[in-house]
Amino acid sequence: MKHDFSKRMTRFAQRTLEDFSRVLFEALTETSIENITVRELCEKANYPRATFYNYFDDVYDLLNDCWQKIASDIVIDDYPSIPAEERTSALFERCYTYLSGYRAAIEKIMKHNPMDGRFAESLRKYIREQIYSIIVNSPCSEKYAVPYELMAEHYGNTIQMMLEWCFIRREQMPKEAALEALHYLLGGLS
Amino acid sequence: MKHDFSKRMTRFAQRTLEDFSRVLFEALTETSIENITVRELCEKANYPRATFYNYFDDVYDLLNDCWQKIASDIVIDDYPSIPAEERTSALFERCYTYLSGYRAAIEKIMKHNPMDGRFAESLRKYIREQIYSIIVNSPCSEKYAVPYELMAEHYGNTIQMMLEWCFIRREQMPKEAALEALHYLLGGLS
DNA sequence: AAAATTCTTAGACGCATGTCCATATTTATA
DNA sequence: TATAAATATGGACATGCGTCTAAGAATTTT
Repeated sequence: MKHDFSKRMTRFAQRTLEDFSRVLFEALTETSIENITVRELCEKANYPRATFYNYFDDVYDLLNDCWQKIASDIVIDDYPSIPAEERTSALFERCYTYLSGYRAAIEKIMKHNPMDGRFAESLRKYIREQIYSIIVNSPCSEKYAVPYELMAEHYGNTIQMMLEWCFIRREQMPKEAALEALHYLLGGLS
Repeated sequence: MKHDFSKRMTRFAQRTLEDFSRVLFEALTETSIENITVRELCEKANYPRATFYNYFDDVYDLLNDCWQKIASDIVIDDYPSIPAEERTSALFERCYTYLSGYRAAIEKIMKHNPMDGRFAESLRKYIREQIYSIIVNSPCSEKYAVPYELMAEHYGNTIQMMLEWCFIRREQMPKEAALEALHYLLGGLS
C-alpha cells in the first residue's frame, strides 16, 4: 500500500483514485484483470505512469483501494448497537441489498474474470476480512466454546460464501432463502 | 495449466516436476514467492528456462502442481466407504496428522510468506477446493436444507479454516480440541 | 508576495516475463 | 535398426514491471 486513502484525502488524491477506479472497472468489463496493464489504465485515464505508481503498488493494490471505496458506501457504523442476535442477519442483509444494485455490473465483469482468477480472489478476501474485522471489533457478551476470533472468521467465511453464492454464481437465491440458509449453516450459533 | 500431471507421467515429466518442486520449496524457505523468479529456479534446478515454460504457466502454476503432488500422499480413496457421520472427522484427522509431520517446514516458509500473500492464498484455495471436491463427489443420503454443493463448500471452508488455525497460525491447538471446535462450528450438521 | 515544501510529470533504466523458432535429443513406431 | 513423432534446449524478441532522477507545477508556510 503506497497511499493511505482511509485518512482524509487531498482533492488531488481523491480525483486520482476516482479516475483510476472508474477506468479499472471499465476495463474489467472488457477483459480479465490479469491482462490489464498499468500503461493501458494510464492512457484511458490520462495520467502518466509515474502518477499511478505514486499511489498504487500495482493493479491489485488499486483494486483493493476500490473495494475500500465501495465498502464505505455500506454504512455499518451502528453495528455494535444492534442486538447481538440480530447482527448476522443485519450484516448480511445490508450487503445483499447493496450488491443487488450492481447485479448487471457484476455479471459483466464475471464474464471475463472467472471464479478462480485473481479478481474473484481479491473480492473474496476483501469481504471475508471486512466482515471479520467488523465482528471482531464489536465485542459481544455471549460465550462461545471457541476463541472469538475463530468465531468471527467462521462468520466471515460463511457470509462471504453466501454472498458469492447469490451474486457471483448465478444461483438466483432470493434474500429470504439466503438468510434461512445462512442461519441453517451457522446452526445454533447466533 | 500447461501440463497435466494427474495422468501418468513420463519419466522425464516426473523428474522435471520433482526437481522444480524441490527447488521451489527450498526457495520458499528463504524468501517470499513474490520474489522468486523463474530464472532463479531454473539455475538452481539446472534446467533451461524454456523447459520450465514447457511444463508450467508461471511460478504459481508450479505451486499448484506441488500441492497436487503433496495431496496425493494423503490417501482418501476410501472416503465414500466411511459412514457419513464420521466423514468430516476422518477427513480432518488425516489432514491434521499429515500436516503435523511438516510443522518445521511450514513454519520456516511462513516466516517469509505472510498470511495475506499469494502463497497462503494459493494454499488456502487448494485445500478448500480439494475438500469441496472430495465431499461433492461422495454423495450422501442425508437430506440438507440447502443445496449439497453449498454444504460441501461450507465444509471445505470450515475445515480449511481449522487447519489454518492449527498449522499456519501459531495457535497450538491439539487435535482433539480442534475436532471439538470443528464440530461446534458445524453445529448440528454432520 | 516570496520562499519552502510537496506532489506531478517525463523519460530512461535494468530486470523478468512469456512467446517463438530452429536445432538437438530423446522416445515411440514400423 | 531405421524412421517418425514428440519433447528438450538455447537464444532472441517484444512487452510490462517497478524504480529512480531531475525538472516542473501546485500547495502551503512565512
